[in-house]
Amino acid sequence: MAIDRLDGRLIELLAQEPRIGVLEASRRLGVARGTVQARLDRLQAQGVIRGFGPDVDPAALGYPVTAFATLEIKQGQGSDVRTHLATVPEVLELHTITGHGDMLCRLVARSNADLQRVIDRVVGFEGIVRASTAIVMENAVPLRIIPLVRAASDG
Amino acid sequence: MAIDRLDGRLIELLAQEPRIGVLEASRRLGVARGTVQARLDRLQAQGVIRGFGPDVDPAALGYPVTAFATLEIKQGQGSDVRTHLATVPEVLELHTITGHGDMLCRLVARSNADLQRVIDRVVGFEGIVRASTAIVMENAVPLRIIPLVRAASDG
DNA sequence: GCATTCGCTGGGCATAATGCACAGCGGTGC
DNA sequence: GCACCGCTGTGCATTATGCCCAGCGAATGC
Repeated sequence: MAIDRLDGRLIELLAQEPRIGVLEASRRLGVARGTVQARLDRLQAQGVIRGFGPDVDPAALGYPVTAFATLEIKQGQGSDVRTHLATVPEVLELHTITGHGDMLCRLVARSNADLQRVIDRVVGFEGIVRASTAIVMENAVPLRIIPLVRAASDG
Repeated sequence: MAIDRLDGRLIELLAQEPRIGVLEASRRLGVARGTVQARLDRLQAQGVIRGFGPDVDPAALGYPVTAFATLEIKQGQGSDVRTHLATVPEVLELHTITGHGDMLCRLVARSNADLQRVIDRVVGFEGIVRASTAIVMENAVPLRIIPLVRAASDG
């Protein structure tokens, strides 16, 4: 179930040098190629590693503004609201959270002015009662996973 | 600056089949290999594609609970708080947001009970005045980027 | 105590992809 | 008209991949 130190080191290595091959990784880790191959297969089969999708920066796409919006949903409208928000490209993720029918979503926009357009589109839906938005000024800690991997593998 | 449709299709393809090679990608897209090579280089040089890091699932690591915490920071303590939170592995990301010295962070924990331990560690720091936590019940829309890529590339 | 299972090793092999170079060619801008 | 730029299509040496195998040590089960 859990991962061991070799798994942890492998994930770290892949995070640092994503374009590395299995052969090169085995050299760096000091184990046989087949071992790395097997570990990788297992990690993916277990779902620990979901994939190696390209990490796209919204800012470089022209969406430098990030915001988090807390939405209050009318009873029984959750499913409709989810469907609605899934159609908005600027909604990067959406969570149902504790609280009275609350949701939290991450938004991006081309500018602060453009954010208004995005929010209008998000809340322009009958199921949404109220919305409060917080604009991100600085991303002090970018999304990371390595420290957690270390903690989980005693690495 | 912006990306065109070929860029968009390339990013989509890479997102769908991350282990694909440059050669196979060129076959799928119906362009020459050198073109894919050049586009990839450019996208990475521009920062549109930050990398291809492994997408690790915290739940599979034994951290199935996600929460968002809003922190109110004492004036002038922002820097110290950032440093403090960066040392907590369960803090996956941290943003400075609008509001009176507020921050928003994403946390994971091994269980709801374990979340208490994490929160105690997070707020056990003098610079933090108040914290309010929302537990994620359902991840209705997992972090995604493709719809935005499509919007940015008119794809 | 003993046999089995499992993971890691280290090697070989055919196939496939990579990095790099080159010349041709159709647009765009001046 | 001309230079520039991006895309094409090709070739080549090098390297990695996927797959196979036998051996070996440690942990597991009987």
